[in-house]
Amino acid sequence: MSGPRYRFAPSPTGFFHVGGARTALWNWALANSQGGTFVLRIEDTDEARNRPEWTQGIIDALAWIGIHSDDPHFEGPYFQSHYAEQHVAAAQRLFEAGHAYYCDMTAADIEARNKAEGTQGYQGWSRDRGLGPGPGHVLRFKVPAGSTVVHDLVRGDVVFDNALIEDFVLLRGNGSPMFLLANVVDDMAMEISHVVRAEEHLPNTPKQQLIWQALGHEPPVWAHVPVLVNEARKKLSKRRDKVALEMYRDEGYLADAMSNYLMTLGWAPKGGVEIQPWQQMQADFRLEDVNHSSAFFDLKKLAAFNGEYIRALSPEEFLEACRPWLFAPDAPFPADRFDEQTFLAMAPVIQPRATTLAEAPGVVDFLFLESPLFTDDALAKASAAPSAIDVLRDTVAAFEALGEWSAETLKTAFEGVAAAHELKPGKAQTPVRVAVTGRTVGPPLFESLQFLGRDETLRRLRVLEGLIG
RNA sequence: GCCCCCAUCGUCUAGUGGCCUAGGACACCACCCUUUCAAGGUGGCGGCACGGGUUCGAAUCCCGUUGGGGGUGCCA
Repeated sequence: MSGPRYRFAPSPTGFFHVGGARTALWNWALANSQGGTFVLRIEDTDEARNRPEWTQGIIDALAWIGIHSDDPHFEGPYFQSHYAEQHVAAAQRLFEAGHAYYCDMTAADIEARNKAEGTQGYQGWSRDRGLGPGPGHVLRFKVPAGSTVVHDLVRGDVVFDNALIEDFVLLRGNGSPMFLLANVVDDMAMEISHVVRAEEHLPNTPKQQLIWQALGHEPPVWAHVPVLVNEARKKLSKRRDKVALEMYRDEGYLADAMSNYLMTLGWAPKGGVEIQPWQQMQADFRLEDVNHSSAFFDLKKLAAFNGEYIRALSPEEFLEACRPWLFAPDAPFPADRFDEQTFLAMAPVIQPRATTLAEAPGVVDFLFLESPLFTDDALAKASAAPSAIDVLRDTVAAFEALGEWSAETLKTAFEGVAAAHELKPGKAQTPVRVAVTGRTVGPPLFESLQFLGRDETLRRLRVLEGLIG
């Protein structure tokens, strides 16, 4: 695969973040629409915080939203930790070429010196001391005078005064490479042409660009996209906010809904229609059109997208999508009482009532339960009307007399009962609905009764009759 | 503190000097449809942060103010 090379370089320090997912999606769209490559690099060099299981989590999460490692546009995963030798070698070259120098000052030394001189940060104190490598010696980059201009596809040119960039650390006192260096060396080795990442990296960029140049290479095309924020407009954090992609997957959000929603955070498809097939968004996405300000990750809007996607499913697709919740240990009914044909037939009335797949089984639980689960509230409402007991009794009689047992005949029969009590069917329905479903709200009543069957319907009606009579 | 980024309805956005009386979506409200609840339909509420310029004309360009955010590690 020739063409531009994009990359996504997460560090496996926890569950996969929705913000990372959006960045990955944008990189993926770009690589695909331009006949380029999406390189996945796991930046696992922070030993204290990395755990191998998180890496698989990232790969699985990417696959869930459509970024599959077996796609020809996908390359990797590479592991940064495997390239430590190259990082150190690059540092060595930088040192030999005079772009870096060793320093033996500890954090405490630096603090003391700053205090004494009334300064802040690291002031290049060891630049001319001619120190060599040694235990506890860090290698620092010698930031040149002048200024650094970062050409950014979403933000335009950003100018940094080099005098304000301190001589940052390339190699730790124990000889291990730092992120800034490793990241650049890897991008160089993997021939990355475009670095599209979150805005929090923008302050790092002049430093990285300086490393690229000192190593004799042209820097890549940069693009810093806005961060995702919470209701307090703070950057989404793993601690505070619900950001794990897998959590949304487990709650029954559809991958397509999630990726569609994520795409529209900070960018909008042409034509004013937000819900778009992936192929279309992929073709339309341009970094130049990305918004400059941070975007709020809105659960309500995500839910709305999800509802739309659920409603667009065929009954068969819906059933397949619901399976994990239908047969989960905490499903609302025992697996052996579940009936696929009934669920399939009811799907069109379940879909508009479920915001997430996880909610779907609960919409029709009464069909697969031995007896409905009454809530106190429903019971109270069922018996609230003085006519409730009579309606129940008359309904039993009317249903018993029915020849054909169908939604249509049930409806007609019940309308007769309601009319006899001078009630609107909707009003009269409450005790019947509660008797059969345990709740006051739910899917259309007569369709439900059709599937519940004559015997069970009548049994439930009589049970409630006894309960409130 | 210092550096950088940003600023259109509550939220996500359209808008690249006249087509803007600022459009759409989510949320909210009302009505319609209706066997409950949803879904759907119709309508409504609601915004260019502020102050200066530039221009015949500014949401759009410039400057400042204010407000938000990000970064300031021998984390990534």
